[in-house]
Amino acid sequence: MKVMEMNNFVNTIIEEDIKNKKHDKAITRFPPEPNGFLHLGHARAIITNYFMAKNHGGYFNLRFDDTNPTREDISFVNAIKEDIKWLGCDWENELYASDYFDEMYERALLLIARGKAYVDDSTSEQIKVDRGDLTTAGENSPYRNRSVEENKALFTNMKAGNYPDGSKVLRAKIDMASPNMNMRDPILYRIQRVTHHRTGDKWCIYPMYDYAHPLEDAIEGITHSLCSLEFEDHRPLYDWVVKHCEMQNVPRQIEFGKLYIRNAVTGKRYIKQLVDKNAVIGWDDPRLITLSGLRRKGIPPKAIHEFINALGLPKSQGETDIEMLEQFVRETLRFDANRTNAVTEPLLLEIDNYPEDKIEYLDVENNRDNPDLGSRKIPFSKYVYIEQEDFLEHKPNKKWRRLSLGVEVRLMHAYFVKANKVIKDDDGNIVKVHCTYDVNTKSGSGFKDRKPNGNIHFVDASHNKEAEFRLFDTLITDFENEDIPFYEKINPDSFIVKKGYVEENMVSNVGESFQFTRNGYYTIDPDSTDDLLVFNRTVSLRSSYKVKK
RNA sequence: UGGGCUAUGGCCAAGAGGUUAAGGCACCGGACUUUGACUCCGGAAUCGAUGGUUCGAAUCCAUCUAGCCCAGCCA
Repeated sequence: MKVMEMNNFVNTIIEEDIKNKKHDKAITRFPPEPNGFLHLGHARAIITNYFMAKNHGGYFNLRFDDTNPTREDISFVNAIKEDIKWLGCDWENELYASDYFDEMYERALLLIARGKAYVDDSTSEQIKVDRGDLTTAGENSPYRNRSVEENKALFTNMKAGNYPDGSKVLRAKIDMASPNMNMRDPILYRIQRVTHHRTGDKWCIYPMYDYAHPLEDAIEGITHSLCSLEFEDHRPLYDWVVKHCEMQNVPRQIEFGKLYIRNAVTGKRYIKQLVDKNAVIGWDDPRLITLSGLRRKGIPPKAIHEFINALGLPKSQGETDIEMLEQFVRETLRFDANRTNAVTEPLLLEIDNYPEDKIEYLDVENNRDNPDLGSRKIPFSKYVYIEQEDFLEHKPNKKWRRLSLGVEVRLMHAYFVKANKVIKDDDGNIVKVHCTYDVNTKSGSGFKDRKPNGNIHFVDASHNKEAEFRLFDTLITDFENEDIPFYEKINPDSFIVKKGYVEENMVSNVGESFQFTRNGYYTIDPDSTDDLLVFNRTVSLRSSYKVKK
């Protein structure tokens, strides 16, 4: 990925730290828990961490925060790696919190030796009661004053598997009266007999996030540990752990606002519910803002970078409209994607004065804004398809720039055609339009004698490929109604399928993006077969066309 | 009601005492156009509120209001 300047408060902090010789470079990390797929919100963290390090002479680690084996899985590890690679943010080291379990254990012993941690036999219920609440100070556990020797013996036995799950915990000895709940003797280790996806059954005690995370950062020499706003209250504990575990490196935790998208399901656990309840077709459903969903929908990673950069890195917490991303998608694809014709709701045009057997192959540039993409030939004959919405029997007003009876338009790259007669079925639906064409108006001929009433596109009726078009919209529209679980409130219009035609030269190159002329950007879905190409609409073209009634 | 954080146009967001308060998205006009696309031109905020400090404040101080986060042996 190209280096992207990022001007934000984190950048300022890093530059000051370097100027003051506190560090000579920035080392950052992205620490996902492998319990789900990454989404657009994570993209901010990944891209920010990546460039903060890269722009300041350092590097960026990918570290899986796998301290809770009850809900983590290797399959998520692989998906996460694939998504980060796709984003183009290469990591220096692939690391795991579980790599440090031995050192974490040793540091816990040190804490005990210093009288800074103790083993508590209280039940979880009792611990909860003793912790007090937001306005009431907590009370010390009866086990708080055990001797160093006793704590050491107990903790060693915890590790050895001599106690049942949940029967004991190791706690930091800080301050049960602290107004910061996180400082009220937080739990450091719990007993859980769960097979870990990397360490197997080696451990039956696992460290808690608040204890593990600062140690992971310190061990790796992370200089700036970026996380989201809800961890601000944890920073005193983070610093406490680094200090009392006597770590050499002292990382600095900096918090920034999470990225929320308006009307989108954000948050791994909510997305996971949609997947688990089969409310969507998978983690890569194009209606989701998971990175794999966005990829399947055809969003280019470059657009995500531009989007994240344009958003900036705030300390406040807002909700962003997805339209902003879509604009960057259009900007990116405008130059990168080939343009081609597709008809999603076909209407047959018969050109009465065009010879029955004749076929012409017309020259068409693949992208008028990017000549490097070359050109191609498209077929044209007596029968062509146009979009139903490009024809109205009677021209409704002078703004109408499409086809109507008695009106002449240009079939782009071909000829002017004038509509003369409509054929309807028994229900009154228009099934065919008879036209005549003017041979003198061929595209590229320089014909200027009259102006057409607009330009519309077409696909030849006998030389084409059948295609399915999938159009997406907001997955859930009524977030308000809380009576129904959100995964049962799927917008029925969020996934619309249409059948039509694309140019005959289309091949099933999954993931390739196209602009369908006068329609939008589409990409080829993995569901495509040789017989039926499946296209996902990435984003529509902007349109200033307003239906006036 | 304890603690932490935030508050700039419809949305996101620059700005850190001193010209008419950047920019992006959206929106509204208009020009251009073999994509009603693209491009181009034009259009909106006195900065949560109040009171102070100052020659001068969105930027400093005070008070108030609103919103978000924290009482998992989750991360």
